[in-house]
Amino acid sequence: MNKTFYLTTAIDYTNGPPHIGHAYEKVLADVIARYRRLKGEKVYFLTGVDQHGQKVQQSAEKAGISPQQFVDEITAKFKALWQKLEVQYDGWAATTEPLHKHCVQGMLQRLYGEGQIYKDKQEGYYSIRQEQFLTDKERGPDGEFGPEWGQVEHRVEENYYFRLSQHKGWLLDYLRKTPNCVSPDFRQTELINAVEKLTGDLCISRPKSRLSWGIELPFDRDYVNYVWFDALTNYISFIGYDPAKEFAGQPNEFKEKWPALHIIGKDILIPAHGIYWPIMLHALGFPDEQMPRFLVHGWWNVSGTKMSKSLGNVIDPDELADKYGAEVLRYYLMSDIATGNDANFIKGRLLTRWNSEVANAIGNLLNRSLNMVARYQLGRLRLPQGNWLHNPDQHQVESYSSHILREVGSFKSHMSPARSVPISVPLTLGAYVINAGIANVLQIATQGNALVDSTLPWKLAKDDSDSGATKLNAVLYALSESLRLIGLLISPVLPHGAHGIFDQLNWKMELSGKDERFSLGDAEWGILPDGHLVGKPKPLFPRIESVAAES
RNA sequence: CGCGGGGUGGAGCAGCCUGGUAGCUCGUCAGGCUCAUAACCUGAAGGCCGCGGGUUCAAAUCCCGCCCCCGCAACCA
Repeated sequence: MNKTFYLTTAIDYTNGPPHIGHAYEKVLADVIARYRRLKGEKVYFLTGVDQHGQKVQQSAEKAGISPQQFVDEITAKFKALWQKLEVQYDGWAATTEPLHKHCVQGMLQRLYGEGQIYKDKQEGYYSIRQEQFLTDKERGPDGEFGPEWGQVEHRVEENYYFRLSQHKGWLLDYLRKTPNCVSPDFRQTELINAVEKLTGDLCISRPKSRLSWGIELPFDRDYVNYVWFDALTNYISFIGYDPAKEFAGQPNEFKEKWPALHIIGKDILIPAHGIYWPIMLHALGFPDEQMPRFLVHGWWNVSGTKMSKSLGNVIDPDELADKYGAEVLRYYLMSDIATGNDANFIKGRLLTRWNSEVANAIGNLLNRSLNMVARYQLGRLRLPQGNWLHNPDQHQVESYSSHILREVGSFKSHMSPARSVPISVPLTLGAYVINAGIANVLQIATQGNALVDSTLPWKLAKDDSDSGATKLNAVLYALSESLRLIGLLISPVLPHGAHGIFDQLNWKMELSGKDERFSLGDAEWGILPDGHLVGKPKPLFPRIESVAAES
């Protein structure tokens, strides 16, 4: 069976419009997905929305519309943004889909039948405002529940519970023997610490009197499922998981994709993805080597503090994309953060990085190079004769092309799982340091620009001798090849821009606009043929001259 | 003794796991070039890599201690 690289993002809660954090995660996943496609792998990228729950129900009531109508409207905003940001997903997981509901119910029914889910009575203090039972942890220093909980009443309620604690030992063993399960490493440490402290089972239901906007428990119609079995299950329900069958008997559609690489934010690793999800899968009979992996990303802060609605410092990606362009935003989100760490969102840097790196370094190199090819060689490239650029005595200590190819190699190692992974680990997971990969691409542009300065093509063009022409050919060819490689390597981040570079190079025009145009197999030196006619230069990445470059 | 992250030239960050010339983008200063998107190239200034110990021939990197900042309730990735 031809294995597919399967990756997912968290599904976003449709209680409000998307912000920069949502956008970051989706673009990150999209860039990884595009890179894998570039490598020629089959890829299945699933993203979507989490549409059920208390808050949606309340917001819909407040708006005076049905929950379905409410989530449909918010969902449309998410989809429109992903389209705008060129997030190219293969599957869309919306949790109100019948297919998903059936899968969730099938899982619940099965686990209930196997005794993994049981009914129990809960008695205690309950916050009406927060819709949850309170424990002694929530009590203030005075022993009372603070005003943030609103009205608190004593209540007795029956609910269904999933036997989480029964699998604690297994999860600990599994995590300890499987390093690289969670990236970055310190997140795995954090997860193991959390599992060690795990106590109690997981409440998975709400009586319908409290919450109606959810998936009914198949074995008790008076209850709906509460969040976990609904939201997490999307990762398998939307790729064809059949809860009635054992793992080994799953349909091919499912088996060719699973296990997944889950790309999630640092806030939802513990407990949801790191604890509940593996235990759910384990309880369903998923073998250890079929457990998913996690790439945990950090958060964008705003001027050093957490972004929050209450502080009113939420960054709107839709607005930024409209104002500066989708690829400007993509470039910033990928280049100004180290995967796994937090970063500061600074609008001025978004503009500065784009201008200096994309417009000045890459765009200008394209423009000046093609202009020289047009001016000095009527737009036609000549395969270099001799080895002028490769001759250490005449020019550089090492040949230009090997410098460039070294950057290409470095790029690949940054974009792919790079760190040493034990053989026992079935699915390799690396660092995905996109920012470092981008820096490699930029290095190619920098070296191209430096080559122009050190070889002075405008002087070579005035040199009538054979050696002058030979040198000029070599330089212009080297620049064109550099640009072809830049276009290729930057295509996961700037798909549209990459097409622009190829278009101007007049390269693979029959594939213009199509993904197949880019293949990592072409990341070699000397692919452009002798006599190749390049296109006319036209500024491709204009600088953003903005007076509004503040904040 | 709660868990975890961070403290690197003016700003924002890499590097740390796998010790060995302190790197990137911006900013500043001085040159150069004119093919180019007032873009490009070269050079310079500016760092006790939070503090104190230790290991080592060698520590930003490993170990110990300390100080400071930020997350771990909610909106929320």
